[in-house]
Amino acid sequence: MSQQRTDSSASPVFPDLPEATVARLPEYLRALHGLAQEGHDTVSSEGLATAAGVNSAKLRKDLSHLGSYGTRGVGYDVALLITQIEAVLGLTKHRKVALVGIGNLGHALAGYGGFASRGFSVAALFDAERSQIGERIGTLVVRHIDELAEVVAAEGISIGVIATPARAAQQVADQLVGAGVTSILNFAPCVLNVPSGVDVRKVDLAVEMQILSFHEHRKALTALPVPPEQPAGEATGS
Amino acid sequence: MSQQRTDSSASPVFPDLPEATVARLPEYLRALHGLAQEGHDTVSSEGLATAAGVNSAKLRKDLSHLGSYGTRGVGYDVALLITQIEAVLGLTKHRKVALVGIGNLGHALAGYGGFASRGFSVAALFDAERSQIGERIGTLVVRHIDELAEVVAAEGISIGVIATPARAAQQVADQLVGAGVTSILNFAPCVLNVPSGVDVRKVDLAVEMQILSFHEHRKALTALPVPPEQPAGEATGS
DNA sequence: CGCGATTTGTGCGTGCGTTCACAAACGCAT
DNA sequence: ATGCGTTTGTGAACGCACGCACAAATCGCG
Repeated sequence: MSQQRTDSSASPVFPDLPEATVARLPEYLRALHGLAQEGHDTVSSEGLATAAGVNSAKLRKDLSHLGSYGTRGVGYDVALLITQIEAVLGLTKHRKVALVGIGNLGHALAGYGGFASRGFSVAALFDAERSQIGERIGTLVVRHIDELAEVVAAEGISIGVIATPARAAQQVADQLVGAGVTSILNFAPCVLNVPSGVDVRKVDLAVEMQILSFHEHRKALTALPVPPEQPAGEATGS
Repeated sequence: MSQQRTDSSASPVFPDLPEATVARLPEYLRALHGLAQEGHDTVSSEGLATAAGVNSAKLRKDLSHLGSYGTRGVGYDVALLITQIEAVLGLTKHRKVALVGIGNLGHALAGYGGFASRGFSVAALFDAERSQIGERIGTLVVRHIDELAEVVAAEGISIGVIATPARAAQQVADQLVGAGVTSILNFAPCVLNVPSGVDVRKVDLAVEMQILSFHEHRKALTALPVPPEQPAGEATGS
């Protein structure tokens, strides 16, 4: 029947798309790319859910928010679904990223292939330390943070990545916002204060480690109850 | 005053601590350390909540799950609260970490100071590529992945960090689990299959970028149509 | 000693997210 | 064309989490 895309040129806007769903779409997209590479033309919700590591009902509800792009009795068209999710996530537009803080982590991020492969490109590198400035990483040269506003405007950069020490992060965030950046990915372990309209996502490795630590701790202390049926691995070498 | 643990001074066990609360405790801890360094002896829920970037009621409810360590009319004792949270998170025990995959990201993680400062120590580095093996990073030498089980047992390592390409991640996870590791932090963009009893947390930079991309996309599209009534959008950080 | 100011701890309403379960829709074989 | 097995899309129930608002508790001061 008419399950064709009604109008792909009209940009889909989903103001009420649940945040939890948005957070899973990239995972679905990754799973779909994997399935496409394996030659699958279609995939069932069960199959895709397994590949993405989620419940199939949840996946169907997530996808239903984007519209009805599945075929009952068959499944989802892999290529079509990829197109749709990429459209919803705004990945059709190539986005440029400014990376601030060229230390240990910054170097790694500058060379990280996961950006380019998903439609992002690191367009500029910045640091405040004179020792770093001028260094060449890949095709880019590290510039001084004071040039940020100028470069952001010239390159049309909309996303900033902060990989500085915590003490410098807030000032960098202010400079990014002042330069017109409206999305920030923050690797510094601190809370950023930004005006409304600017989105901040935080990645803190120490936090992740501490959450794992809690579960390790809990597992070590609850070693008394009998496990259901799955004899788990060795419980923490004392 | 719901249910106080009788062994409050001993090792606290909180099997029913909400996962959302656990995820915030490290953030509170970081904020508390900052306050302690500024010389604060006590802090109100409002003050701590601001420093941690959360709602004060939420913070109070989170802390109430750990017991009553606040004083009405005064606030929380900073040093005491640090001790309590560290005890709950199991940070009193020094935990050793094995880092697998010494590429771009692996190098950065190996030199990341955020581990040691929070009671974790990278105790061993592994890679499968012969070109990496033997390289010296800090005080450690990169070893071949085949030595993993032996080193994990000898060093008493309980946490594994995977920074390999996606295609190698599952096999590395299997090897880690086989060696007795019960917690894994996965930077590879893929779903890991592990037996129950093993905790996996995933950090995917590409996913974070795509979530930001969605919000950029949405902001760009909702700017064009006539603002219906509420142009004020909450800065849904996090 | 008592009172007011302050702040915690929490009961409660609300909204979001997840899961179950099933009707509707589809392809295919007969 | 019809019926059957398969799969989607979704209504409904459930549980968790969040935030408000307030009583209880504590301190400081007159």
